[in-house]
Amino acid sequence: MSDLLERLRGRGWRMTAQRRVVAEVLDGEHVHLTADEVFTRASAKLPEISRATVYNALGELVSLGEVLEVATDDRAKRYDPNAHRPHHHLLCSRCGTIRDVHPLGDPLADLPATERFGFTVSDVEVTYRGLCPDCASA
Amino acid sequence: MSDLLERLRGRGWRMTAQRRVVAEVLDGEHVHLTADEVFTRASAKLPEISRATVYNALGELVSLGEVLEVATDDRAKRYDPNAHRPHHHLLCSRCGTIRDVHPLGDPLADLPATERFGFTVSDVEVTYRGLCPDCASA
DNA sequence: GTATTGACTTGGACTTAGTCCATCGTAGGA
DNA sequence: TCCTACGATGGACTAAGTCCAAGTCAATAC
Repeated sequence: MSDLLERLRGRGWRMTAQRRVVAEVLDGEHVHLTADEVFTRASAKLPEISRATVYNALGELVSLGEVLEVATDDRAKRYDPNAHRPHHHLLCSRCGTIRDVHPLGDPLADLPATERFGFTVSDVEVTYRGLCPDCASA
Repeated sequence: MSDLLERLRGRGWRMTAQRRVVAEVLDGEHVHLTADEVFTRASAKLPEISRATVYNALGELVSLGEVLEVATDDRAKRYDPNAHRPHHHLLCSRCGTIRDVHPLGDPLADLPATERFGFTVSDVEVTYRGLCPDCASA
């Protein structure tokens, strides 16, 4: 049994069969799925599940901070289940593959007060872009 | 007359009335417009312009490297005309405002070879997230 | 164990952002 | 000025996501 399901139950998230399969799909994968891919995998485990329910569940997991929403250049957002460990992303500009990476240093510290324009800055998102080994050799 | 139009002409970009207004709209603005906003502003100058033409022109400006495409959490991509000076973005998570910022240091240097997984890394995109002064005080 | 109830799910219609394509128009070279 | 290949048009189409009214069910109370 996964940490994620435990945590969600502990936080009072009403557990249903649908929510369970969505959480399981994300928990089992270390890649970054689109909503549609989550739906496909969830359907395999629970054929009656509806697309709207998957979107609802993903939205809630994001609000709860258990899953991160990643906007790429593709049209579809991707969902990153690794929200509990801060990390950044390495994105292949050809095939769209995403990998988690852990750079040195804290980019938040690199933004001096004079460059904050009065914003209350709470978070940074860093995306490295390039070609993955497969696409670079092709 | 703008630098941008000169540069485009110099690069052999066939100039039409439509392409001119799209370039002018981007050149005149220091904010980051969506394709739809570009279309609205372009229509004000040239009412017959078509949506498809705006998308075509934006796509070409991006391929030419004259304009940057920025994926935010909103559904619509935004277009950043400030492509010639490297910079990052400061995004208000409530109202969606984007500002250009210039942090210290080079985030590319912060990604050690062991964290590159064989990728040929060519670019980094950094987005700071927080609340702008207006939204923070509201 | 059963009843209750408000939260969750459903699926289909709808919206938004963007793409495609056949046809027409025109910028720029000869 | 004429040609022609490249660009523009607009309407149909697709992809991704949202909304909603009606039905279902998990968790609490009894």
